[in-house]
Amino acid sequence: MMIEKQLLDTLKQAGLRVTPQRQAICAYLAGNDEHPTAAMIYEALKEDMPSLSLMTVYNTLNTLAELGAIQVIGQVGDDTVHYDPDTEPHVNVVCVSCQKIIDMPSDRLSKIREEIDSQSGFKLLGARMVFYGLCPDCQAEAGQSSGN
Amino acid sequence: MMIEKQLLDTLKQAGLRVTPQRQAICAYLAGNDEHPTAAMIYEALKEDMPSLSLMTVYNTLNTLAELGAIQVIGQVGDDTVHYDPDTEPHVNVVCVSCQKIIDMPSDRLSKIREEIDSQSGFKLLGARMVFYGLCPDCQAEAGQSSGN
DNA sequence: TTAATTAATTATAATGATTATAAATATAGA
DNA sequence: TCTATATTTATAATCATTATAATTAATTAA
Repeated sequence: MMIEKQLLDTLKQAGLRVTPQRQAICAYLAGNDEHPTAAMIYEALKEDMPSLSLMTVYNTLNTLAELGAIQVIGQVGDDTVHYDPDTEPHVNVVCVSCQKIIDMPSDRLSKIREEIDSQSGFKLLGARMVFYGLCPDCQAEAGQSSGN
Repeated sequence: MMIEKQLLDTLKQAGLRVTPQRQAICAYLAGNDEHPTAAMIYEALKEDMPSLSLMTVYNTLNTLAELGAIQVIGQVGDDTVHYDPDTEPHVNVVCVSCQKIIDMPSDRLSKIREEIDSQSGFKLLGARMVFYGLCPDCQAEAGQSSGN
């Protein structure tokens, strides 16, 4: 898994230690496209690593986010922060009903970034582009239950 | 103020009552471009309306957001949700140091929305486009303090 | 206007994600 | 191995937001 190595390298290059916990968390992030929360990661890993603490998951995610190795999507209607291991510019589309998140590429996004970069005076560090809506499944459900 | 009337009309048309509390909150939102949080609105209004409760501010903001009359920006690094009375497609640029938020227009945004709309299968309800970075003031401060 | 109905507001307590703290443990280097 | 430092863990605390139920205000009909 290339991306797992990248995440660990990012930690190493920042002078941080590569612990078994951090390895497990990075491996989970790398092999996963469901935009997990800290709690999801913790639940998934504690089976194989019973001593793991939720605090460590939060710490590692915060560290990786500060280093720019992962993206913070933020809340999507369920009161918890989601993370995205994909740091390439892309759009997240969130279902407001079932909280499913999908990724969509967009070459226009980098253009917008260039615009903002040159016009805002800000030194840009990251971006978050989220669309909200109803996924196909939830549209179907809504249609059924309301008789519409 | 045109936009205040629009907000109140949205409530009316949804069959909701236009109470003094809701009027005050809508007036505050209309005359304000600082992307306030519920707490900010509450603090600002309770001087003139001592009986106002924070719960009412939350309720009203949630209602307006559900009706699509205001935008939810979400957290910007300070653990509280910010709202944006401007529902036209635009980009929010957030300073990760001082939490200042500015608006930037972008005609590319509607294009992206069209792309996502036709390609995702989602029924889109809203969008949130946030860039993170350091505002000019905080860049200057960072430069001074680090001697860089 | 008044009574009746319904919606909105308020006060209070509860929830739950995240963070703070300090002690225990593991890591990297001499 | 020993030492210094970073990390993890367990625990408790914080704080934004929501739930609940009682009070109050707004609307409608008489």
